[in-house]
Amino acid sequence: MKELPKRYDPHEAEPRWQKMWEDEGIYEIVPDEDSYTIDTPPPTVSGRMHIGHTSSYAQEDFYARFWRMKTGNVFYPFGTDDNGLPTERLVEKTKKVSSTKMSRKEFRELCHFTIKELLPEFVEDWKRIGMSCDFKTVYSTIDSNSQKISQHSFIDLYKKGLVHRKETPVAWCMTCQTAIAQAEFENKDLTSTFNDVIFKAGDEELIISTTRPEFIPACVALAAHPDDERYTHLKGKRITIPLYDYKVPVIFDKEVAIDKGTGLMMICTFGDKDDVEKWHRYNLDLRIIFTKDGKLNELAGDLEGLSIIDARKKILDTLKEKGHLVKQQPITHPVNVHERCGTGIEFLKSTQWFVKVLENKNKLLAAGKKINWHPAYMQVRYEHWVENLNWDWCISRQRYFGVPFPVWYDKRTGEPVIADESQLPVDPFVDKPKSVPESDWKHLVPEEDVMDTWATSSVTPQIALAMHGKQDLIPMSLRPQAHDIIRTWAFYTIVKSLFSKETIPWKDIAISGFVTDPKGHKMSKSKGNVVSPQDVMDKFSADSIRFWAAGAKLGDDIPYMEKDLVTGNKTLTKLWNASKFVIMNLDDYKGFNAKFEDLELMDRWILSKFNRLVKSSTDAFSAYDHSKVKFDVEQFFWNDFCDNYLEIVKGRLYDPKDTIEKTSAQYALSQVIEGILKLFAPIMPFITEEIYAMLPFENKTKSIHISSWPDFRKEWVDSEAELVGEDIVKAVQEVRKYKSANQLSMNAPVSMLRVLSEQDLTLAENDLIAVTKAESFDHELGEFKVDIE
RNA sequence: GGGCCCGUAGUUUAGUGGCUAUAACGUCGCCUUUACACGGCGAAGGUCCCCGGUUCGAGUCCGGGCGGGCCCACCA
Repeated sequence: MKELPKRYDPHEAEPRWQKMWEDEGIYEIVPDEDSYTIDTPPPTVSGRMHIGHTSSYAQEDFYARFWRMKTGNVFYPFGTDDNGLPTERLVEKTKKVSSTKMSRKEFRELCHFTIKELLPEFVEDWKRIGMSCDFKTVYSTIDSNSQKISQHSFIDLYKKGLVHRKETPVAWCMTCQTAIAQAEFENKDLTSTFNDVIFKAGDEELIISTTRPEFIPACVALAAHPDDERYTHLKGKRITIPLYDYKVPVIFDKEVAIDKGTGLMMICTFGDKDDVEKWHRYNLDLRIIFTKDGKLNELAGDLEGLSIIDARKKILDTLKEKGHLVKQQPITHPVNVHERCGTGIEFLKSTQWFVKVLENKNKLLAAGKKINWHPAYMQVRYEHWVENLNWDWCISRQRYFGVPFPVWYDKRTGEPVIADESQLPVDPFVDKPKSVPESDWKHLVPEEDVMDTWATSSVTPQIALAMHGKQDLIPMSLRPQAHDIIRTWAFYTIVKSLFSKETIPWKDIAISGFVTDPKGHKMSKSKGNVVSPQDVMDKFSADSIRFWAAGAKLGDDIPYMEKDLVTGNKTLTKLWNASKFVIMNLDDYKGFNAKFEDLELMDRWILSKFNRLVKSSTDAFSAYDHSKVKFDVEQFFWNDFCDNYLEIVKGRLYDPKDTIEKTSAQYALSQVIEGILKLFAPIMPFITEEIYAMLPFENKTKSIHISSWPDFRKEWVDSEAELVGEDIVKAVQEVRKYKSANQLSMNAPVSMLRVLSEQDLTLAENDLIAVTKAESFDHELGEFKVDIE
């Protein structure tokens, strides 16, 4: 008999197969109209793969592999998102430089250099978990192709009047010193102090509670609720601002909460979003007290040049000194901070580029309905985000490492000059617009801002397809992503696709959940409950981590528990051993030429059950329900196939002669083992590949992953075999129970076995006798019952 | 405050109106049986969060609670 390795070593096998797939180009295709196309999320080089990545990328890879086997035509690109602030921050940190202290050119070059340096090792993690992307054609969101497409998209929207430049109050990060978009806000509970400050209306003293006393010089009005009788008499009066001694009006607005603080509030330009709205609505004065680096300016008087924090301390001291501060009490309140750096968001008036999303909410909502969301309820999140948008999408950033706007300004008029589409990509610092004659170049100044990173990652379908010149294949088939970036990546991609191509970007969107710790808490460095996927793969294997990831449904969070990885490893071992057993027993198998009906009953039983598994697994994968596939295939493999079928046919297989009964079993074994490997292949691509390579069959493909997915076979539907087979298995279980209760080994003979059954068990009586070691067997028709002696 | 999701053995979970409610891990007992002791067989373990309703029939559908998670809003 054939000797096979006793153990499977994933640490040896996995890199070997990964290399083979890449060397042989197993996953390389040029996409066409029939391709299943995937808009792969490009990870950000600014960090290593974390365990949340592992599960969600594993899950999307299940679908890539399933559809590849089903259709033979899957376009699964890979890219990295190297654009924008995350990379800038990484470079500043690792290279110990400051973007503001070097030239734009130098800093941009250092960013490019750093990415090149990090990329190869970074991508290794994605290869290691068995992503079946084409790693030979890889994009970066900052490469020249991406810049070209991103700029092209900008020009397209500009020409359609969907992007415009406007001076307006905009959310601003003092640390990153750039405008930011609504989607980049994050909530944080911060401790602060409520300060009761005296304002004066003539001789009357009014108390205002504020957490932001440094905004006093920016106060342009006081506001109260129109029904608040404490303040209605102030109508038409002008209030004196303490320390600064200028006067502001009182406005009455229903949005003011009567019970908050003293019911009287400052309107400042601009303390928050509400201030911006009220400033517009009541046409108030503008008193901007910040410069763009977060220092106070001359309007703040004594506070000029101080940071916000220092200014707050100083003004509180002065207020106290002059008797204007009557009370202080600590509070905790939610504050909007910039998600990239955690700095509190301020509002500044500045000129920025905006994409007009607000006036297109209805179209965006309609587009969301045309996409199939998995799970379906995730669509609601998208809808709520769109419905509640308050601002147009600000796409300009006062940063360095991003895709430049293809824009210059004419110094004489201030009007923008847009690049010609044929000259993209352009860097306005280096290039000149085609439309302007050389003699007028001296009048041009380049746009200094760069685009927001999302302005480019929102065209990943175009970027990925453009690598093959197939941009017309939008909508793509699938967008896989996590739920935290529905409001950014999913939303912005829909915006871009709808605005420039009048279509949805993809037909299906699969939203993965997060990985939590065993108690269901989010993993975070500060909690110290982070698990590194690299360590997990060292200890277990890529296949076992994928097997674990397959257990979570789309959209569901999944707790990381090491015991699940142990289970995964056990499944690998079981698959290895069962396959080894089957392959050994196929040693003398020369094929089976008879019809399905001529097979032994138990062989038809396992094939019929397998056939149903094929159907349910195909349906489940098609419906984006990978966890059902995992559950069902695992059950079938371990329970039906290993514990029952293999035990039952051992008697026939051990016959040294080539009997027809043995050949029948060998036929079933060969069909089922290959089928199980194929059904498991999307989830555990390495071990299934390893075993597939050992199968003693002809007509195998070079890789199981480009073999065909099993077909449902009508001729294998055999309800009689299934009914009889189930009773045979039940009878076997009764005998096992008897032996267990009597402390007998499973090999121990029983002298008498009598089974009552509605089915004709004589059809498989030899198998039943062999597996139970019954010395005599009796079968009668009747309600199921087993007697053993 | 608004919205979405989820409450099933000790734990993680299957279950989209119909047998005695899944399975894995854990616990306990047994079995060294020529694929596998990283195994096999078996046992114990459940008020399917609570209350009401619809139905011949509800873990499943509807209403109302309670509890947990997430998203959004709340920033004076």
